[in-house]
Amino acid sequence: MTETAKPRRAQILDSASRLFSERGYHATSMRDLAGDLGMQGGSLYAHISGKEELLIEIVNVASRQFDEALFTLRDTDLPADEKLREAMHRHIRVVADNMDSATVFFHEWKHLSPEAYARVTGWRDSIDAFYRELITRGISEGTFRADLDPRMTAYLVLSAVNWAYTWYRPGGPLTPGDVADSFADMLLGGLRSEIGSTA
Amino acid sequence: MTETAKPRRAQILDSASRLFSERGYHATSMRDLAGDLGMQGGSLYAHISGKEELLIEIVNVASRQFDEALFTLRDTDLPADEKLREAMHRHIRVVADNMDSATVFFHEWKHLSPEAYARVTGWRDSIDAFYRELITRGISEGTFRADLDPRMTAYLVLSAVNWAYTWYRPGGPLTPGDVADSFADMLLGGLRSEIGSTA
DNA sequence: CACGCAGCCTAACGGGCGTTTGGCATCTGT
DNA sequence: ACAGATGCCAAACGCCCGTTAGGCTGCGTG
Repeated sequence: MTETAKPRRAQILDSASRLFSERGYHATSMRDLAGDLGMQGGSLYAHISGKEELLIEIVNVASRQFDEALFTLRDTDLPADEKLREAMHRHIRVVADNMDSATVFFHEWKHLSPEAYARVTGWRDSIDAFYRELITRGISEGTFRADLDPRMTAYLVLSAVNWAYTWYRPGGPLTPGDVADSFADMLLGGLRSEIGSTA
Repeated sequence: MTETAKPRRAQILDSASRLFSERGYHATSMRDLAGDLGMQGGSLYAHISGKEELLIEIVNVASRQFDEALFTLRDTDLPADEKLREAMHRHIRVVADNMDSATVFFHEWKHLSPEAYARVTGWRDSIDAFYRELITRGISEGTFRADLDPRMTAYLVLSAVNWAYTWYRPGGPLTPGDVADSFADMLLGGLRSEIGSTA
């Protein structure tokens, strides 16, 4: 009963993340998963209690990664634009460093049992609130335009950093930092050239 | 064998769109779908040939909507910033007017058979190319900043308009046009106030 | 050497899946 | 009134699902 973290369990979670992200949770059978690890379906149950435990754990780990990345930024004293840039850096890094579990997180959370489901929606809300507060503070600081709607602005920023899970490929020419800087530059400075600035 | 479009078939596709978007394709059984329409599982097969036909048709209809909305814009003579705004208007309207099938489109296309899968990735590429070309032209026109990377800019715009399927709620206070204008304003003009403009 | 215990196997369980079949009503046109 | 098509039901098909049970193997420790 000594539940010291065992490597085999971690292997199972890694395979599950990959398969769930590629095929989806319901389209991946326990036998598929076992086969990916070179074992028989039933053998998995020596290490885990069931299929949903895998999904819950993958989603929880992803949630925790986002939490740790963003909420240590909350009470730092950076100007709002720099803080936003840093938040995007961290956010995209979490996505990029955990492509599989991030994909599972974004796609499969609807299939969780009610308690785990509620935890995820709560997390989602708190991330929304983090960005909204950052933007609201930036407006009152005068760093951001006064006519911004914090909610819409937060949606725009979240779109940029979250959608990356659909197209980013680790090992390609772009580092997560490149992506974050590029997005932050465009968002903060706008797409238009200096000529003809009025909307 | 006269395959005039019958209303019952459309009802089945509507129900399937809703259920697939809420629960996912693999988590929705044919008996679930039939129950939603007040019939027995086997009765569906008088109207359709199988489950995958439903998915293919939902995805095809969604693809066609995006195609028609965007490619009629291709050869118009608007300045790049206005064209981008109009494209975002149309793109978000398609998402907002077809929340269910758009959700299925974004989530379940991986589960298609190889031919349908290839068609979707082809569509994806052509939408990417549409936005990249729009931006490239805007740069050479001088409307957009010269230091933009068209690929990254296209990703940013696509993030904004596509991610809307996760949070937009038809019938709420925001019309699709409100969302598109808000996003276009922020993207084109940037988030920063006039004070302190250099990055 | 004997022991115990991981770690995996094979086999099976009940149940739900997508799909097929055959039959029974109800309506339409002649 | 009759023929045929239409739309649905009830039942069954073979298959695969998640999960459980019991037994075999091989290693580390006394």
